[in-house]
Amino acid sequence: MNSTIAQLKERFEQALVAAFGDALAGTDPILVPASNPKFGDYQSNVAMSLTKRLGKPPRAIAEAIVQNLEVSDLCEPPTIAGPGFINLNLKLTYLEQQLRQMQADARLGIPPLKQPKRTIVDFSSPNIAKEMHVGHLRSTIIGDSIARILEFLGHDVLRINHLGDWGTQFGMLITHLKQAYPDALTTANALALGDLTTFYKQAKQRFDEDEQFREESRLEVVALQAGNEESLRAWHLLCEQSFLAFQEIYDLLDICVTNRGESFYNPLLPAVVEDLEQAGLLVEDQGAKCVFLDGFTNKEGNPLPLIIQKSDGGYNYATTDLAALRYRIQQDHAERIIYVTDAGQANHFTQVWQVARRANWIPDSVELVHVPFGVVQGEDGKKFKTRSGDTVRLKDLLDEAVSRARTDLETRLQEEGRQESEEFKSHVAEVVGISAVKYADLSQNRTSNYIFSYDKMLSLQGNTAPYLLYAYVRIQGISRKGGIDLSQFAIDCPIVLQEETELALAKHLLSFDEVLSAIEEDLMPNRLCQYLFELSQKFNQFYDRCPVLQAEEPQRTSRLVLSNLTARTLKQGLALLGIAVLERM
RNA sequence: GCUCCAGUAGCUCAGUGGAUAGAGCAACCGCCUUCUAAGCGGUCGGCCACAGGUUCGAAUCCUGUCUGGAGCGCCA
Repeated sequence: MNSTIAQLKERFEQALVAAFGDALAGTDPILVPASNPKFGDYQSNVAMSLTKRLGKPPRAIAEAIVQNLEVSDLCEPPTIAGPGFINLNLKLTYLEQQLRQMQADARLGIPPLKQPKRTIVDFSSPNIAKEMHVGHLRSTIIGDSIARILEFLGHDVLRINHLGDWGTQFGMLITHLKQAYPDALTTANALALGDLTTFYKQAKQRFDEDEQFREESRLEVVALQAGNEESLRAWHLLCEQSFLAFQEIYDLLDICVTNRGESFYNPLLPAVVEDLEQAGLLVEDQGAKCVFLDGFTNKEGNPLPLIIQKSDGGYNYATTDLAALRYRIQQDHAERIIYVTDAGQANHFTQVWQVARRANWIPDSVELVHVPFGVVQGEDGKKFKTRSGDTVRLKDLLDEAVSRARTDLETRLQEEGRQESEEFKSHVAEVVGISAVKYADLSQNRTSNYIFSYDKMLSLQGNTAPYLLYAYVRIQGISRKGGIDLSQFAIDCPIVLQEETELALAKHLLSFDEVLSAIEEDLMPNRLCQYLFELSQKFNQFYDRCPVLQAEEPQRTSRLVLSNLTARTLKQGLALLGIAVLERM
């Protein structure tokens, strides 16, 4: 099955050449979904854009295009409207045939990619010895969804968890570990997971207050970097404990990552410095080795340096990022590198990439993308905190969502007089709670800040996870009630589209590929949410107007197929958001 | 001081060059003897922050202003 819009584009390109000659070969036909359903399904705006170039009135251009346009297998005869819009209506027979093919295709008519790209998605990236908190929520959820979508399209994706597992903070952590938990170094599992936040706070407090502790910590950093065995053992211990805590969250969120932290690049840092030196970019300033940046100034208006090596010989995260960037291109052979971090790091990436480009490390074939997102805010519009003003632990946040989903469910069961097993209740509550958190985040344009509200995300009405899950459940209800295996219908099944709502649903189902290719380009998962929400709405409208099980043949089978396609598209689409479906709820 | 991001209905947000700017929530009015009403239909609601500019055409692109957020030399 070929993308309808791609086919139409080809036809328009041919028509443009046929009408106006080879000079117009490769002209974008500006073909887009119609701005309003009353104009049809698709429209081309190319005629207006060519008025100057061709020196003819747009309507005349549109007429010439339409005369040379061969789309009779796909569309009704095109019409020209307004200043020169060319409107297209898909033929019923074409839609019906496309739906039959979609029904027979395991990939719902999304063709496998011709040119998969080696892609790195760098996301989540929590810090060792700190628990994951609300600040990691967006990177983790958005990054996972982007990775899932690119994987589904056929790209070769490496999901990198760029953990904060190295740096000066380990001096105080190791020193504190040695002094406060001496057993931990000799006995397995002596350090409990939940202690990590407290542990970090204690270390930080001592570091801030105790001069001697500070000095010991400084020496510990040196020992760690020098490869001291005991220091490394302590460091490993902290990392292992943290991995376990992270994995608990990743399991709950159903997220898969490859752990490759900053420490991985340690051996590569001196080469970064050497190469920048050789490229003539390094300047020594106040004892630090820097690259002065184009287009960035400090508060005094002087050029801003990017510090590559500190005056004490240590390295910063910019150096690590440079090393990582080079490794990803040279060793991982990445062609597209996607960084999912908060918008506040935009400058940092621009700076690091500028240095990498000036050092000629980035081939033209490699695309670097920062996928920024806004901060999570409470309902008061301020930074999201607990009542006592602490950062919200991700575990607590997710538990709260699940527990609220559970309460809603139990209230509802009681109202309806339903009896369900404990297993059912806990499963539904978990899926609904986690889905709600994910969907609420993903459904917003990630670039703006995001106001976190349990009440809104768990609401049963509106653009929420429960609404979408319910649409899926309704379809499973039809299947159960009718005792029908919806997947049984083959490519030769009858499809008849008569009602308005059937037609609208059918057309929406067939545009799944368009939304996915848009996301492949701009990495905006909220487009997929919008698509799935509209799909659910259109299904509910269809469900409201069109009886399925009681319908006469051939409508009955046709409607069963439409329902099945909706369910499969919902399930696939939600899977790309990292959300599971339920059979009943 | 500089850089980046944002500003669209009462609220939360879609909409990055096309026709009369959309949705959800909230408010109000309807629809359950029929596949789960967690649904569907309707009403109300806009100076797209402001001012210029580019264009056949601007919420969308450019310039400036205002407001909010984030960041800006040895933390990540």
